[in-house]
Parts: sequence; structure tokens; C-alpha cells
Amino acid sequence: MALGVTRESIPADSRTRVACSNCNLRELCLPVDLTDAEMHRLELLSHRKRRYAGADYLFRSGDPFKSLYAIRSGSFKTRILHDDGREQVTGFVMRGEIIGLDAISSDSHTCEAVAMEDSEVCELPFARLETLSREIPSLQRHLHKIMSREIVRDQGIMLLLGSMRAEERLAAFLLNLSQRNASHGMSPNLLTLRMSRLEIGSYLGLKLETVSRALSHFQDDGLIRVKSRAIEILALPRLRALMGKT
Amino acid sequence: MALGVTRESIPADSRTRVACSNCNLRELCLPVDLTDAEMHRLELLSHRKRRYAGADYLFRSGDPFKSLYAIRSGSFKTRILHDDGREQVTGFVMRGEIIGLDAISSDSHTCEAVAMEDSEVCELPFARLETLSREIPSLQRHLHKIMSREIVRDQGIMLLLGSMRAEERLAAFLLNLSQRNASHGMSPNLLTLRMSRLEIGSYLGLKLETVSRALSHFQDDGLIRVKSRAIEILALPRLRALMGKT
DNA sequence: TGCGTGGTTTGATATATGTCAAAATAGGCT
DNA sequence: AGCCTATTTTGACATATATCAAACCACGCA
Repeated sequence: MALGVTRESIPADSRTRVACSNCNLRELCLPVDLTDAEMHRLELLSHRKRRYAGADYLFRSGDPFKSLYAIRSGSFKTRILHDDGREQVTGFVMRGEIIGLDAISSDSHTCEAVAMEDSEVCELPFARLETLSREIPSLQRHLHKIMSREIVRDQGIMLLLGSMRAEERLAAFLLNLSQRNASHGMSPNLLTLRMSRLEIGSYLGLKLETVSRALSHFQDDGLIRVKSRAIEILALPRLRALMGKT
Repeated sequence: MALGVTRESIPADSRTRVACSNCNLRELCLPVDLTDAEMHRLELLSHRKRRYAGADYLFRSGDPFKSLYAIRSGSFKTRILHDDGREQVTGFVMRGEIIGLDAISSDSHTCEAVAMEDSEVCELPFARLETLSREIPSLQRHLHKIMSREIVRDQGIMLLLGSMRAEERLAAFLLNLSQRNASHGMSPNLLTLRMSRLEIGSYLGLKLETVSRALSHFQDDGLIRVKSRAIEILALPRLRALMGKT
């Protein structure tokens, strides 16, 4: 973990070379067990760090595909657009997660990614990632797992959208955020939503009013406490139980 | 079915070796441009062909992950199950397509695959596929594209489930089948559904009655002709136009 | 500090889709 | 061929969620 290399010391528009071997996200982003020699090779990725302000695009649909991006800090939403302007938020991507996998199939991005707050990403040129993963089996395996995990995640959302009711969807959403919070060593009970009710609604296939009403209802039932975008989970087990029955 | 070789004459567990170089699906399943030498190596996959009768499981959720499967003939549905028994059909997989990608992430299958008719699959041991794709870059690239394509497909269904109305979903479904039919050199206007209204409903996040009503409505409007599971598309452009407005 | 604007909550009402039920149809098996 | 069962269609009605509208709130900016 890089001592002496603080984020603050880097100018906002700079593209800085960073070394995976020093990255404090290594476990999350590319948690492969590498020998020193392999780790040295991984540096050949010579990926760069970029910063984005809230509402900035990381990429737009149609952009040519060059790289995957590992999120070092902050968060993004991804969305796809329908011909008639309707949009569907397909994911909220957080620290330690990888974004851009959809673009591999057609060599251009099919969705767009927008920063939900000030964020930093690590650019991983995909061609080099492929070359390297031919040389380092554990890296190859990890890349495959990341892609497969995205498929599983998407299918989970299909289940949610296809067969859950509004309050179940919202409970699932909150529990998912809680779990991701916990996996980063943060409190599973204190959530700070980075997205609006409208965006949550789009993600969950609901209107923003329905999202708002469901949150209010949860609060009335003593499950959570809502203070605008800060949400405190008061009864995690009951929230869990809510999915499935009703 | 091969002449003189009925399903019954082949023990259920028989595994026949097949060669990719001879396979008439080569273009669809692994359409990589290989030299003779590489093609020779591909044979090392020494995949086997298996047969399944309708309603047979190809794999169940929880099964350990060993192989991907390329569908040589027939079709399968994939579904995930919720704790409380609810199920969501996540895909209808046809000839030339690959199934099982979800299992890579956790080394066990997260969904289950059930044959919708008599079918043949080609088993592709994943460990060998990984080894080979380290040696053959174009195979590696192709594997990545297949996984990415699955991600894009799933996100398309998220859009459908999250922001389209019942008849739009059904139109999208029929158009998708039509297109896949066409890509196999079959008529884009004559569809033979292998799945029930219940299964279509599960896939589209609708009840079977809604699916039936929408089909009847399309028929009344002269868009299609429904004869149980045989569907003739009479006005493809109008069906296309139906998605997006209304 | 106060204003303004986007975001959120809440209410009244509309509607698409679900639910329940019965009739019609199709396909498998003897 | 004809019965049996599962699937599909259709109808009447219920309801979850959407829609429209207004009030409320929070936060950034002057």
C-alpha cells in the first residue's frame, strides 16, 4: 500500500501512472496471487489514473472501446438508451469495481457511464490486459471471473425486474448497497445514496414517486430512517425478510 | 435425428467425440480464423457430444462448473430460482449459442438449463478452453466477445423489463426470435415457439394470460397469425414500429 | 442570510396488468 | 379414433403502480 503517495497531491486533470503493486485496491480490482516477476509484468499495463467530476461522462454509447476502467474512488451510473429516449439505468458502479465489459463484444460501448460524484478511475488498456492474461494464467482466470460475475449480477436484476414487487425491489436494492458498504469495511446500516429517486426508479423499473412512497412506508414500519439521501437501516433482518413473502 | 440412430438406442450417458474442424456450426460457435496448426490444437479440447431429451436438465443450480456447452441442435431455457420458489426464465438458448458462462464466477452453476426439445450439445471443458486461449489469441478474443455479448444481451433484457410495456415486450421478443431464425438461414416470418406461454411470461416479466392476450391482440390487428405455438409474422415493419411508441 | 431551483414527499385519480374462473383447444397415449 | 390432460384463450373483476398535481424541502449561490 503506497505510503507517501496521497491522492491530494495529484492535480485534477493529471493522468498519472500508477502501479498496481502499490494500489490499495489491489485486492478488489485484480485480486490475483502473483509472483514478484508476474507483478513486475503487470506494471506493463501502465494504466493511468483519471479524475472525473460529478456528471462527467466516463464514456458514451458508441465510443470506441479501448479500455476497461477500475474505479478507485467515487461511483458511476451506467445506462442504456432506447431509440425513443427512454433510458434504463443498468448499474451503480462503486469503488473497486470494473466498468466497460459490455464494450468488448462490439468494440464500442453500448452503454454510457456517468460519474455520480467526484471520482477516480484506473484505465486498463484491454489489448494489454489480453496479452498479459495470456502470460499470467491467474490473471486470465480473474478476468473471466469478473466477466462472469457481471453476467450473474445482471441476471439477478432480471429476476428482480421480472418477478418482484415494488417494495421487494427496493428492499433488495438497499440490502445490496448495505452489503457492498460492508464489504468495504463501512457500516452496513448507514447508507449515503449517491443517486436520485429518479435514478433508483429507472434502475428498479419503477417511477420515482413509487420509490419515494416505498421508502416512506419502510420508515413508517420502523425498518429504516430516511433523511433525504442518508438512509439508516434500523432492522436489517426484517428488511431481508421482506423479500420473498408479502 | 440420425437415421437408424434413435435416441433410445444410445445410452443416455454416451459421449461421442467430435472434431471442431468438421463441425457445421464452427462459424457460429467458435468463429475464429485459425491456421491448420491452430485448428489441430483446438481438437485437443476433445470435447464430447451429448444428447438430451426435452425436459432433461443440462445442469442445475449448484452443480460444480466444469464446462461450457455449445448447442449443436435443439434449444434450452435457462432459469434462476428465488428462495420462495419464484422462478425467472433468463434466456432461451438456441443452436450455435453457448451456455454456462454464469458459472465461471463461482465455480458452480447459478442458473439451471433445461432442454425444451430433443437437443445435442458439445461439451467444452473450460480449463482446456482457458489453456488453449492462452495459446491462440484469436480464440481468447472470441471467448471474451462471447462473454461480453452475454452481458449486452442481459442488459437489453433489463431495458425490456424495466421500461417497456407488455405489448412492446412481446413485440421485442418475437422480433428477436425472428432475427435469430433469419441468422440461421430460416424464414424470419415463420416462428415455431418451443416454449409455453407460461415460460414466455416468466421471461418477459408478465403473466401467461397477458402474453396470450397480447398475442390475440396482435392477431386482431393483422400483425401476426397465431396457431398455437406456430406464429406467422404478417407485418414485420409494423411489429417493429410497435416498440417505442404507443 | 435569503432566494431559487432541483429534488422529494404526499395526495387524488387513472390504468395496465394481475387474479380468478371457466371454456376451448391441442397433443399424447391406449 | 377417442379420451385425458396440459395448455391456451377469453371474460369479469381486483389491485399495484403510474400519472398528474401540489406542497415541501435542501442545498448551492449570490
